[in-house]
Amino acid sequence: MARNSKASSTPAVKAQLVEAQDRFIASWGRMGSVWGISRTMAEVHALLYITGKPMCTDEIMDRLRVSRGNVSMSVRSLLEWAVIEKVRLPGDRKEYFQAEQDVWSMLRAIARERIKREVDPLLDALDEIGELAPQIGSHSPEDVVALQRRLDGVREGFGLITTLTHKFAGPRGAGLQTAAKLLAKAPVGRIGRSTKHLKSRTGARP
Amino acid sequence: MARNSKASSTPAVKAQLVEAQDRFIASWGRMGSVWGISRTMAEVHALLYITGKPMCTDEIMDRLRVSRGNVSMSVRSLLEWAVIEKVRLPGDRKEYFQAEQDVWSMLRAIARERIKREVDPLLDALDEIGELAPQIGSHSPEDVVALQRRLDGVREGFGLITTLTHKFAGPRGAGLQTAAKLLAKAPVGRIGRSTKHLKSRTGARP
DNA sequence: ATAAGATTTCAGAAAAATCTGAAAATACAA
DNA sequence: TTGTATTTTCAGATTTTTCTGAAATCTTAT
Repeated sequence: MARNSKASSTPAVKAQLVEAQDRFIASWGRMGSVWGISRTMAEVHALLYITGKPMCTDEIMDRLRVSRGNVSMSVRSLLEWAVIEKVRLPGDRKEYFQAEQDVWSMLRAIARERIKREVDPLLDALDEIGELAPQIGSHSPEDVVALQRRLDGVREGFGLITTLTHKFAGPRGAGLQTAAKLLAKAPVGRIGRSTKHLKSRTGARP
Repeated sequence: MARNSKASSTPAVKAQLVEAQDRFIASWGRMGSVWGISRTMAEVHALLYITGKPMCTDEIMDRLRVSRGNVSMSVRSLLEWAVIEKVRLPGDRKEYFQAEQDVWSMLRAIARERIKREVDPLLDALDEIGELAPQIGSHSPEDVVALQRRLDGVREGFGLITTLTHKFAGPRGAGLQTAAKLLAKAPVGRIGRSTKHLKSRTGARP
C-alpha cells in the first residue's frame, strides 16, 4: 500500500482516521457500562476527546446515531463531571462542547466523581450504622465487638482512599502525576503486566 | 433504655446487631451496582464479611431472600474475585463460604479485579487502534499526529494506573497500606472532606 | 415583541441486566 | 455401585436502565 507524505489527508487516510476514532469511541463506551455510566455518555465523551473538536448537538447525533434527547442528557452529565465544557462560537446560535484535552486532569475528574458516587455514600452509611449498632461497653459480647471492629475496618480503608483522592485528585490537589511519581519510586519487587504501553509513541506531555 | 453489660447477647442487643448487619448489607449492595457487579453478589459478600461466619447456600438464601441459582452464581463470581473462599466442615456435605476478613487484602482483591475488567481491555484496544490508525511519518497531516498523541495520552495514563496497581495491589504487591503511607507523607496543601472516619473506634489493625 | 432556532424534558418503548425455579449434573456416604 | 444430598445451569420472567421522539421551554437576533 502507498505511503502518504502530504500534509493534508488523502481520502484513504481520512477513512483510516475515522475508523480509528470509531474504535476508540466503541472501547471507551464499553468501559462506560463497567463504570456505571451509560454507554452513550461515555461515547459522547470519547468522541469529543478523540477528535478534540468542539461539536454541537447535531454533529454528535449524526456521528453516534443517537437521539437528540440522549445527547442532551449525556452532555449535561459530562458537564457535571467537569470533563467537557460548553463553548460558544460568535455568530452561531448553537452550543458547542469540547472535551478536557489533558489526560491527567481528565483522570482526576473521573476519580473525583467516582469517589463521590461510590465511596462517600458508603462512608456516610457506615457512620450511621456504627451509631445505630450496639455500642461496645466493658463487657460487650464478642458479636458486638466483632461487628464494630469490622465496620471500623471498612471505614478506615475507604476513608483513607477518600482522603488520598481528595489530596491528589481534588480540585486543588497535588495531581495524579505527583502521586504516581511518589509511588513509582517505592522500592518493590516484581510486577505482573508488561509495561509496553509506556513506550510512548510520540513522547507525551511533560 | 437499659444498658447491656453481660457477655452474651440479650435478644434486644441481638436484634440491633442484625439490624446493623442488614443495613451494612444494603449499603454495600447498593454500591455493587455502581461497580458494575450485581446487587446480590455484593450483598452476599457483605453478609459473609460482616458476620465473619462461614455460611452455606441455604443460610445465604434465607438471610437475603434470593434464589438458590442466584446465590450459586454470586458465590462463583466472588470466588473468582478471590474475596471469599470455600470451607468444608468435616462430616457435613454442604459447602460453606467465608469472606476474606482483612480489609486491606479485600481492597487489593477488588482493585485487582477492577483493573482487570476495566483498564486492561481498554489498553489492549488502544494498542490495536494505534497500529490500525495512520502512522506518523515525516509529513503527516496534523489530524494524524493529533490522534496518535491523544491515543498515547490515554495509554500513558491508564498504563501507569495499571502498573501501579500491580505494584501495590498485585498478589505479590507491596500492599495498599504501603502505598497509602507513601502518599500520606507527601507535602500537599488543603484537603476537602473531613477525616472523621479515621477516628477508629476500636483501634484498627497494625 | 416576535419568530425562528436551539435545548430540555419526560412518558412510554426498547434494550439490557438480573433473578427465579426447576431440571440436570455432580459429589458424597454407605 | 446406589441412593440421596447438594450444586449448577439456563430458559424464561421480572426488574432496571437506557433511549427515543415529540411537545414544551428557553434563547437570541431582529
